[in-house]
Amino acid sequence: MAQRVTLSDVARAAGVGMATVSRAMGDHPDVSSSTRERIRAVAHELGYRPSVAARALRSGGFRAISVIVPDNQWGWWEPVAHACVETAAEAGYQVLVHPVGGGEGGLAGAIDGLSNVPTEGVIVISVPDQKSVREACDRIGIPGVAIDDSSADICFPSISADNYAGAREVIEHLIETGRSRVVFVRPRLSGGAPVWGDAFYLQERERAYRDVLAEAGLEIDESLIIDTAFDETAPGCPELGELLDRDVAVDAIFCSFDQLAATVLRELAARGLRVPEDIAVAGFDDERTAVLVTPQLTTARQPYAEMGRTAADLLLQSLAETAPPVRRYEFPTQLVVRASTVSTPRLQ
Amino acid sequence: MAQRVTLSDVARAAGVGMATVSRAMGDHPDVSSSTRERIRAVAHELGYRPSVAARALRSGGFRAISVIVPDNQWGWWEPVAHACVETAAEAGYQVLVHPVGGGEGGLAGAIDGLSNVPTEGVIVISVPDQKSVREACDRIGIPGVAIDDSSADICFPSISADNYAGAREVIEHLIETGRSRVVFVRPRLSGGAPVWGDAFYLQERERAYRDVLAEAGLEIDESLIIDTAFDETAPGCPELGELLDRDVAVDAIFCSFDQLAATVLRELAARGLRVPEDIAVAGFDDERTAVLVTPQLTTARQPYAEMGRTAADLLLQSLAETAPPVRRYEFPTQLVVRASTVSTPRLQ
DNA sequence: TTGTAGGCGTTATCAG
DNA sequence: CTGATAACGCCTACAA
Repeated sequence: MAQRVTLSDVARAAGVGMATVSRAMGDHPDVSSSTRERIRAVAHELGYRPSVAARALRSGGFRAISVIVPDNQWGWWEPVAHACVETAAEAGYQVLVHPVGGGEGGLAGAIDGLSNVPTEGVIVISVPDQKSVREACDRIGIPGVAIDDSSADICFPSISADNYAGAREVIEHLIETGRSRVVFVRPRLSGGAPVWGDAFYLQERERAYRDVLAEAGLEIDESLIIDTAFDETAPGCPELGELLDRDVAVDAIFCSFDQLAATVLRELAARGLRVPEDIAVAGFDDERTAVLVTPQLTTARQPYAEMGRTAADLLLQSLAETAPPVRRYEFPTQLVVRASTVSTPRLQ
Repeated sequence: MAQRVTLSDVARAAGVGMATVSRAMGDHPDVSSSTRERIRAVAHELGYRPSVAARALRSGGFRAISVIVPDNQWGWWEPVAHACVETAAEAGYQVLVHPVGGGEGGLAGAIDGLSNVPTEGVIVISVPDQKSVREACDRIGIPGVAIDDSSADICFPSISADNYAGAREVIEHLIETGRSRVVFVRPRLSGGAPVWGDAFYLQERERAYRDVLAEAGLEIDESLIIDTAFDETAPGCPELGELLDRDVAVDAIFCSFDQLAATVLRELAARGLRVPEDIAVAGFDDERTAVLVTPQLTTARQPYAEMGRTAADLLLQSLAETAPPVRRYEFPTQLVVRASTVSTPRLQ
């Protein structure tokens, strides 16, 4: 670019002082509308554009917050980010979204990188280890909020769905529609990521599974709890296959999250088992998978938009010097009944 | 927060001048390592953190670029954004991702909003109208690059897949595997969005359809070109249903993009038609839909990562004052053969 | 090797 | 209503 056009350039050209130009450009009351118009015309003519940096330096802040999203998973977080953007915009804040993969220092490394970014706070989504992220935030001195149901121990105000209640609803639905021998499918820890297997949401959903079955007077058969690779593109689910080979009485499958259902359904189809006539299948999240698979999936819908809105609200609150308490903020899910559990979906 | 700790605070506390502190914090050669260590210790002690704003003001730039992504569609653009992040990082740039919906001024409005954001350039993805976006970029004075195969007329260096060649490959594959009566499914323009129907990529894919059929000596039957609502959650595809009711000879369906295949496959399943035995189905994009539907979809894979990398490269080039020419940069797609067209997928 | 001083472009505070 | 002037926090000649 040529040369930056500054306030004083405009001032000189318009034959007024810098202060007047500044007032004219911002909508200050203390300028006569005639001079304001004249100055604006000159500014436009010269192609004047205010310097974000100078303004931020002077007024101490960029009015921007960051959202760090996992870039290794499908975009379930998009509605979350969208809600953050909306909410922040209402408060005059910009939102910067940073997709961060597993590599190079992970989340904590990414946060350290934020020290070079004009941002005043951060919302982290899906955190494997809140402690290190918390330390990174403290290091660069910005407040944080988490949208995260993976961490059992939390160091941030943490927003999540009510996994226990939501899973209860799904499993109760299975029982109510006459199922009694329910498989629970968990993701298998891949390689060196033991953290994942301890994910809080998995624990909660499993707890719901055990509780509901017990309350229904059903015995908990540990052989019905299986672990499978997390790869929605796989042609089938061998662990489920083995189970079905030796246990024909299975009449329902609860996948700990929707994405596991893709391979489960393929395995059932390959064996000529009809869903839901022979076996009902349900998931959790109401993620895109749920509507794309055949048949479409009964599941618990997470209120992503509301969760995003709350995250932004809490963070903005932190910036306004009233740090919200570090606790879990849980949101109820909604049971969505589709063709994978009942032949004629009845809505409730 | 209390009070900002500045360079001069550190200088005073360490009993040196500001310049020395500045040099010690950056890795300047002209400081004795002993003072450097001492100063760093003091700085750490005081919790000193450099001001992004002041630094940017002083050195004229934030070293950040923006990527504007559509937030009303599923995240097919994620690999694109990821590649942009990687590429930018290599050049020492941060990437800010801005999800933008259709509302409030649309893309052009979003770009205007960037004038308050510390960013030096912008990559726009999936642009309905390049002209207005171009004007917005000029207005706020930043260079842009588009990843976009919707606009027939371009005002940015525009990156896209080679839609014509890619679609040719898919349709040729259908012909080669013995199909001859091929339906072409297009999205119906919804409400007041005529721009969409003229999308360049649709024209190109349709042109390929017509050319390949003609070259194969097949007559083009206009009744085989149908428009359907674009809603992947719909239970079926009525337009296809009507066609099948009156034309039983159909033996293949080419969906102008993968997402249309979801309802198409449901329609076929509901009618008891087997895929691929009775009818083959193929799409375009190799988007997530392709692996989630049953059966999995033969399609043309767009090289999203490479496209993102190129976009970032071109933009960084613009920033380095060598504006790349405004033309279309096309990337070849790759035919991915799956179970929706051949019973035993043969890879090629 | 270290310190001093000036300026990056704004906005806010004063006088006029 | 308008104009001069002083910060905001950092970097970098230039001088010591």
